[in-house]
Amino acid sequence: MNIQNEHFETMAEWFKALSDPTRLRILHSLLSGERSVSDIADEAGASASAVSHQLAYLRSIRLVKNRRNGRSVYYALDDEHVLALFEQALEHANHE
Amino acid sequence: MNIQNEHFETMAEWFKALSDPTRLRILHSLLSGERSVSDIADEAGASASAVSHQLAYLRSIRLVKNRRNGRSVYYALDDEHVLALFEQALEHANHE
DNA sequence: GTAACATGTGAGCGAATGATCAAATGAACA
DNA sequence: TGTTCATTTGATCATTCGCTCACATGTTAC
Repeated sequence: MNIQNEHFETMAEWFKALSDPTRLRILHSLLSGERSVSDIADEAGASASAVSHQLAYLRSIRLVKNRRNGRSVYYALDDEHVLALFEQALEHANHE
Repeated sequence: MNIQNEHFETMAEWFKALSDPTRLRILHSLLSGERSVSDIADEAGASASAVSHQLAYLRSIRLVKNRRNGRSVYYALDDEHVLALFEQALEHANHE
């Protein structure tokens, strides 16, 4: 497989991460800074378990990072590329 | 559902369209202009049937348009928003 | 210690996905 | 008309997805 095709695999992975409304809500809630799982769940309107699963996935592909503080675990965005794609899409959605 | 949440649904649909390597290859082959189904299939390295199915999907969400000319059907890009996202991701993939 | 709270994990379920195959349709040409 | 080429369509199949539920783990407070 040539370089270009590898790029398409990578790009597909980026876009897949952004292809679900719940994940978009999760990422949106992280736009303004790090948040605990329960805060994200509240803001995204999803169960803590569902959010935890999605965060594990987002972390596995390094879109977010986390740190524990006491009982809570705080998540934050960790990928400039995908963040840029997210913001551009948000921009487009707001102006269409 | 409020406006923002509708936006997330829309954005998820855009990103979903871009979340598969075959579809990315198809869209890439359309970057330089319209192409017939068989040309797209050759360029994307997928079967004509697989490509036809994907094109039907891309057309259903208005990312591409088509016109028939004789035996062939020519497809072309038809969505500036998604095109911009695709190109930005390609840019990022090339420079990462 | 134990109780309470926050998060993670794994099984399981129904739905969606992406491909293939065979058959149908459309158009050109002998 | 009948054949061939190009594309579409529908059925089917294995896989992936996103969620819930029950339970495990980690941390704090009593």
